[in-house]
Amino acid sequence: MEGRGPSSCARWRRRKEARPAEILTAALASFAERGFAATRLEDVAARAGVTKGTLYLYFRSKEELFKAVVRQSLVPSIARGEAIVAQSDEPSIALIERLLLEWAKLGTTPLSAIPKLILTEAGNFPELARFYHQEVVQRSMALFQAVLRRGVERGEFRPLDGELVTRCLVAPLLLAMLWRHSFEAHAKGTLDISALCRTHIDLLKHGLTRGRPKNAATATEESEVSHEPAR
Amino acid sequence: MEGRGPSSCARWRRRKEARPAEILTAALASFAERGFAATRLEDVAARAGVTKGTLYLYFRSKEELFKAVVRQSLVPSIARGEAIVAQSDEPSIALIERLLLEWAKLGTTPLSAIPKLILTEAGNFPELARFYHQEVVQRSMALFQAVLRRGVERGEFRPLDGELVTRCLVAPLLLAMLWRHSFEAHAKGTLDISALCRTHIDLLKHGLTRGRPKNAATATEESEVSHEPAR
Amino acid sequence: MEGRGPSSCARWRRRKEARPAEILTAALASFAERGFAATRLEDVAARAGVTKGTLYLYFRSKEELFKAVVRQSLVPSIARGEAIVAQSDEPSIALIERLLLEWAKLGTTPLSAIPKLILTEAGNFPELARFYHQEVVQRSMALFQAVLRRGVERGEFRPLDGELVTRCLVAPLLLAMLWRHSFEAHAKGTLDISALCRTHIDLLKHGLTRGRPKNAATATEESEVSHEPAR
Amino acid sequence: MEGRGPSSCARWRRRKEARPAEILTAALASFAERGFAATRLEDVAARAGVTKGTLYLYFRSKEELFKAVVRQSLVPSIARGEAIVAQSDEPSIALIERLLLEWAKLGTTPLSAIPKLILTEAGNFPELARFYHQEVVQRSMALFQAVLRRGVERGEFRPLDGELVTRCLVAPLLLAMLWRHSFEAHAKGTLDISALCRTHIDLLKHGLTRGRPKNAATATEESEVSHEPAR
DNA sequence: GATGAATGAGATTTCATTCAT
DNA sequence: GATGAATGAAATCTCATTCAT
Repeated sequence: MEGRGPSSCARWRRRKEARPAEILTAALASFAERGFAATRLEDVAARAGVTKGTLYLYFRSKEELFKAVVRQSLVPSIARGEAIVAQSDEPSIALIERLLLEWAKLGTTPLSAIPKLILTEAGNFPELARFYHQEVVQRSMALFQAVLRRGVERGEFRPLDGELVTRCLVAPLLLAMLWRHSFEAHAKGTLDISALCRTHIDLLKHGLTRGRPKNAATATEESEVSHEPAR
Repeated sequence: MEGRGPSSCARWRRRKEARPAEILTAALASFAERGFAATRLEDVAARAGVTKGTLYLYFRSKEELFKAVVRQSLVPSIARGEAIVAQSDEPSIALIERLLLEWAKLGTTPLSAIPKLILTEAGNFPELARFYHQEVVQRSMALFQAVLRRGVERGEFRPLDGELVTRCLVAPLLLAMLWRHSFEAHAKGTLDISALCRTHIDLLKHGLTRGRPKNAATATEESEVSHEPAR
Repeated sequence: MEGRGPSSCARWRRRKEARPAEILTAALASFAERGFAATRLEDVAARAGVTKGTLYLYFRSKEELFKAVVRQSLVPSIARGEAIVAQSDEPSIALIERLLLEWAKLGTTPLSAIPKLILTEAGNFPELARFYHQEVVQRSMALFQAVLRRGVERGEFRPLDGELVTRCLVAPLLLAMLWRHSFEAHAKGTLDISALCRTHIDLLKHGLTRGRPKNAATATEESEVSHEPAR
Repeated sequence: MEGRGPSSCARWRRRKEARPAEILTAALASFAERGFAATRLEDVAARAGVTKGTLYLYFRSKEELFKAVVRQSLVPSIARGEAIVAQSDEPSIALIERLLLEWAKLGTTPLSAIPKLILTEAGNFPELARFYHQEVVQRSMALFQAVLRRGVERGEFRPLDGELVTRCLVAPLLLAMLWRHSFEAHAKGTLDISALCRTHIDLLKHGLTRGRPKNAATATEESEVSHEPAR
């Protein structure tokens, strides 16, 4: 039923293999803009340059399409984060900084739309919510908690509640992603996620680091952030 | 809202006057659960103890109902925050703490669903998004920025970028609200918003406050947070 | 949620109660004409004097509608047949005659379309086929077999294979029903089911062959059938 | 069907010539199972071991395929029946018996599905119904009527209404075919069409009732049927 | 004021049909 | 001759909205 004929002519094949990804990209964009229910498959199809019917060659239903969009989205990023942590030997605050900056890069890609999507549809897709909670939320939280624990053990950080501090760690970036896909259109400028990230890290440094006895002398080497325009 | 009809026996009139609020409450709950598009007016009606037709006596359309839900929701809270700031004479960090704690209280009320709603539907209701951005987002950000500026001027805080720091200030609480209405069902325990709030403030204190020469003696009196289970 | 208001005004109520039956009648006619798959709900609706949407107030899906049509159709007739047999004390051949004639009456009602429907759709609705086989086919076959057995026991009939003879008993009438809803339109005249029934009974009584030495005396009293145009 | 292409190595050509028949076989099976509308060409194609597109090399449309299935199906059988009658010189009842038994053989072939199909789709394919009515139904009914007339003329049969009796003659077998393709799956055993056929013929010969004055002498030579286990 | 039966526009989904390869 | 990716018309089904009562 396959492979028999000359059906493997290069162009068609390439097309067929590219289609799912094209559709997923289009779907992510549409879902991000309007949410699951308000997205019409006709729009997704148009955006992907095909017709409605074609979608059903690759995905059994709107719901399946949605799940596919979410499933294959952020998991790889999490894995990359885990790899970074596993290899790193730098100071814990630097590691956190790297993780956040790495993550901030996603903030300008289409993937940044996923959190908003999940947030919205968790109620309508409990199964998907569970999947995402397990494979993305918990794993990424575990990642940060591991670093925090390491920092405490090494004496870099004060004793702290890993879970709550993790939430404080990720909140600004996460919120920035949500912002980009909701209010940014109505705000004046563009949110500079990277700047936000640096500001956040600066706040963290002076809060997290044991750095109690910062005497004036050593202070300068740490305040590298833009906060202090004039010094 | 209307004249002395012959049907105005007290109880009935009370009912009649309560209706809009009852409907708005039901609508908020439904919209929060499923989002705008996925919410069926039949469900809203059932939750409010009326029938679909009745909704149209009070709201011209589903869209109008949604807008009403959002409009009358958080604006009063903002005003209260502004009043607090206007009257306050306490240290800036304490003022921020009060604002956040005050806000945290909303986290357990139905109002906590609004941010998620707005976030989600901003794309479908640009007009509403603009309204909310102006009346809630900007005003509340201005509030925090004012306090920050005051803190800097008074020498309590280091120089800082008001907007970015504000985003860091509000992020954990905001995220907690979103969490409550999305993942909480799939997570093990319940997120203790008030504990989160205190953790966050503790982080802020040691990051924001000039507190450079915290000598060991004074340090202890400030770390009141639960982070340090055994001391 | 009900019974509270003045909703029980007579006209509406009557309408609401009549609707399901009206729809079922329309549906039976449509399904009989075109079969299940080829029937469009829009046609059923039009025939019932309502719109598509209304159908869904009473039946959850096309499939459910179909099942309802079949379920409430012939079971009562079977029960009536069973009652006739239970009460009867007449000669067995007369009883069979009564059953067949009674049944022949259905041949001119809309119910006569059911066998064709079931026959056709048994493959697509196994569950329904099972229901019908049990509640209609088996019960009616059991009915005839009981009469046959009685006839044999009383010495009225020759020994015979109940099941096979039953099939021969019911075949002409059943086929006539199928005919009415398939070829009658393309044939010249109309099939006179009642005449067919009488012919069939006559065959049962005497067989096809020139009633061997049935002596003239007894022969006359029995050959009441139209076969013999010239007498 | 076509010239000496360069591709005409024997096997391929045989394949090519076999295709239409293979497709018709597959189509008959599918149509019989699900009916015309519910049959998907994809299934027909799969069953025939080709792809959807290939069907269109041989048949212009689904409808044409359906018509082809029906047209080439039973007409030859009718012709064979006509030949049998033309040649026969046996007693009329024996001739009828032969015709029925001959026909009963079809009951176990795929052709047995045709009557069900035609029955179902007569409404949707009036033209086809007319064709079938003319070429199959009328011709086969004429066949039986001719034999009946012959029997009456020869004094073998009583006077009778040819059309109605013909319907009684064919009903059990026809119904058995319909049964096979509808309820057989849901019934316990398998219907023995040949046994049914013999029972039916026995009924025709003697009727149901205890052969009134068939005197013992002549009776024995006729009752050859299995009904009477012990005599 | 409240009801709830009815509507019909619009969405998802299916599948016969086409056509470049 | 055969393929199978793509199409798009048509069907089912949903639900915001209306309106007679």
